[in-house]
Amino acid sequence: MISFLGEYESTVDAKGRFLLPAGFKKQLPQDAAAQFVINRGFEKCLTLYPLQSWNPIFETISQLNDFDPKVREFRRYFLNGATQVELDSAGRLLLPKNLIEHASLDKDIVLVSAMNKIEIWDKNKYKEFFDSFTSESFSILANEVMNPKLNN
Amino acid sequence: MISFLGEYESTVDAKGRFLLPAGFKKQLPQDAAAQFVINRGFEKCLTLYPLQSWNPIFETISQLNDFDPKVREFRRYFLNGATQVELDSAGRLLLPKNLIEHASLDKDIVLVSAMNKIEIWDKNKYKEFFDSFTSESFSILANEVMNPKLNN
DNA sequence: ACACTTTTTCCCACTTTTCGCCACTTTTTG
DNA sequence: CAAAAAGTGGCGAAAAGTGGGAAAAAGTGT
Repeated sequence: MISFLGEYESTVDAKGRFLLPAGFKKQLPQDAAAQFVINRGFEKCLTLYPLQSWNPIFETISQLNDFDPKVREFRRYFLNGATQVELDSAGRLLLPKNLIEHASLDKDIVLVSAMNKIEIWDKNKYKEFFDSFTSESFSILANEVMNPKLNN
Repeated sequence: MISFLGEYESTVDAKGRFLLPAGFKKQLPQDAAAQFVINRGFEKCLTLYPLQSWNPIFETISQLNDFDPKVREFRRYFLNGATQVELDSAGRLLLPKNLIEHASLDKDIVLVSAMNKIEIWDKNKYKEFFDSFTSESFSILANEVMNPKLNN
């Protein structure tokens, strides 16, 4: 299982391309084809899955019963916008327009590791998110998440 | 088994034709004849099946017991409106009028992957569907769908 | 049954966009 | 400081997308 670490900046050019930072590229298994799936994130960001991370998720979803309306709704929402992308000869990825819009990406973006995938944020949005966090609120959150026994 | 990924926009022209977006066309097996079956969706949308996806479904339905009135009813609903369509030389599909009506398609449409088939939505309807989702309601839905054991 | 109108289907030709590639600049590293 | 790698920009061929006209088919009325 791949897992990423780190946070890198990049810029989107006029055509909607950005360079996958060398830091992440090094973390990809070298046998990995340069193939990814990019999707809307749950928050106002995008999620970039190397194909190896995406496949098992897709596999699970594909086995659900299509005649269940909730399944259809779930799939529609979850798969919406998911797009396969590929590194170009210069190591860049092309962002689909609708996804750029979803995440309100401008020129500067931040790529953040999220376990087996990478989140893509507009630089300012990401900064706002961070600034809104004090070390106390972080500490409380950490305790809630890491110490589930307290949650009852 | 074919499976699609992505979400693309297209427009229906005055004659009821729309261009199958290049993104989807690339995902079709190249040996696939340019043949499709288009049908009413369960929701207010249309469903576009490449012939390979349609055939097994049709096969299943044809094996249901014809003496069961519910089967007859289901078939009537499900099969009526199913129409075979073919790409024209410019890569467009012609939408039957009754289906355009069913999905209230106007000029702008959105084509969305739904595993082995493609859903066709009126752009505004699709947006409404989306906007009606909050990240919480999605979390609940996801939990219901992905964790069937909880549903008893 | 035939002439005429309307609709459908097919195909051609043009415009716009995309994206693969190349070439250049900047940064890193040994 | 040189060489390699990282990062940026942009051209131009090829594909995508659009519109419309003509042929064929279907429909209608006398």
